[in-house]
Amino acid sequence: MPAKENLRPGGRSARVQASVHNAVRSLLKTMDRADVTIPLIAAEAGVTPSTIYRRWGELQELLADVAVERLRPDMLPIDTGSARGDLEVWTEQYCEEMSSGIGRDMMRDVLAAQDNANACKCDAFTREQIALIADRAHARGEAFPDIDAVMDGVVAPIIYRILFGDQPSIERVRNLVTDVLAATPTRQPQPASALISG
Amino acid sequence: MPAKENLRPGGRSARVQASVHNAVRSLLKTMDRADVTIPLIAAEAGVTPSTIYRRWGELQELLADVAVERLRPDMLPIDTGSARGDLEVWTEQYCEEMSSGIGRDMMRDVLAAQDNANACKCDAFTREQIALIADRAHARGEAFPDIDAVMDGVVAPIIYRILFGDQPSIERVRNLVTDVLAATPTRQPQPASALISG
DNA sequence: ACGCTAAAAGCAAATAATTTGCGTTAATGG
DNA sequence: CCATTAACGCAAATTATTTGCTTTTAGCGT
Repeated sequence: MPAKENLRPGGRSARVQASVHNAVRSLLKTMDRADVTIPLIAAEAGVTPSTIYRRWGELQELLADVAVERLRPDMLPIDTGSARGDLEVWTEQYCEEMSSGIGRDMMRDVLAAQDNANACKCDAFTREQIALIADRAHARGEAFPDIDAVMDGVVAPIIYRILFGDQPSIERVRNLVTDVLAATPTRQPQPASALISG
Repeated sequence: MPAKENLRPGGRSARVQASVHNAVRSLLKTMDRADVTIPLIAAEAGVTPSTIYRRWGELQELLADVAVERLRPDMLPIDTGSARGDLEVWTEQYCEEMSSGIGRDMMRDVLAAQDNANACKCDAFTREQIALIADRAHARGEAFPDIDAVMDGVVAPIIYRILFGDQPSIERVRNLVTDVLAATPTRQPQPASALISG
């Protein structure tokens, strides 16, 4: 039932895995995901279906496996010169990617799988990107919230809305960033006076 | 492909639906969800498999349909006498339910379905419960955050962690509640005059 | 480099799930 | 109460999945 990188990452196995992944990506471009079946993928990949069944168990696991690769960030967060700018730009891009049809589908695939290792990987990817922004901020001497604070304050609300309702507006996303940054510099309870003038 | 309450809610249809739902719940108690199949459910429910295929399309949709019913709140939020107490108690209970094995499975089922109507329903359930707490708070003259603020600040972080990593600790959950309540007074929703003129 | 061992792939037969056409039952509306 | 037709049941046809066995080949020791 497990997914992939367990044993024998050598030549043929790797080739088969790559071929199957490519087949999935290729098929998902052309057709509705409801019509993608394992025999179809096997034919496209030039392998026998039982290979896929034995390696991934179910279509869901294979889709999750492919999806997590596509969700892996392929570039560094853009450096805008300030922590606020970096986080704003990154957040907007992240939100756009995740709320697009493709992003939603991939997230569904990752969450639908029995094995939640892939979901954990996605979380790790996001944390890494934020950590990079945080490192840059600290190198500049700027304050920056804990990764967890950004996850709770920015990432979680965005993902929740995408999964359970509709797409978060760009305004709301900006507010999330503003709020989490506002809570940063003094990491202590805010005095009432500051709250009232807010 | 849609799920259920579309047409003909009359006698037999309702009976079949109830029977199938019961069969699913019953089977999920005894066996691993990976082993639950539509023919099995059909046998347990005393209906023919094609009925299930035509009505729900895939196992995933049926499971989502059953799951959303089980996620429907079955009681009012406990009244502790204060807004903070109400929200704390409700949040802890919610978190416990959702991070339990059953809660996770049901959430997965709801999110895995193609049709996201069920996911929206879950969101609506949660909002209703929070709205009840908010109403009580306002009736007592207490301030209470916007529903959206609670969703973003409390519910979303809990759900995100459950879905993408491990279970949030009770301490973190308490902090989430504390933070969202601390941020409240700025957005005081209703002056007393508004209530009177209603 | 060469051979050994076993993991991973292929093949094909057996089993199980899904789809589909058609006749039957029974809700709904007049 | 009758007409209409959505929803169900049944069974045959199709398609997907599992499984036993054989073949290929990666990983490892010599």
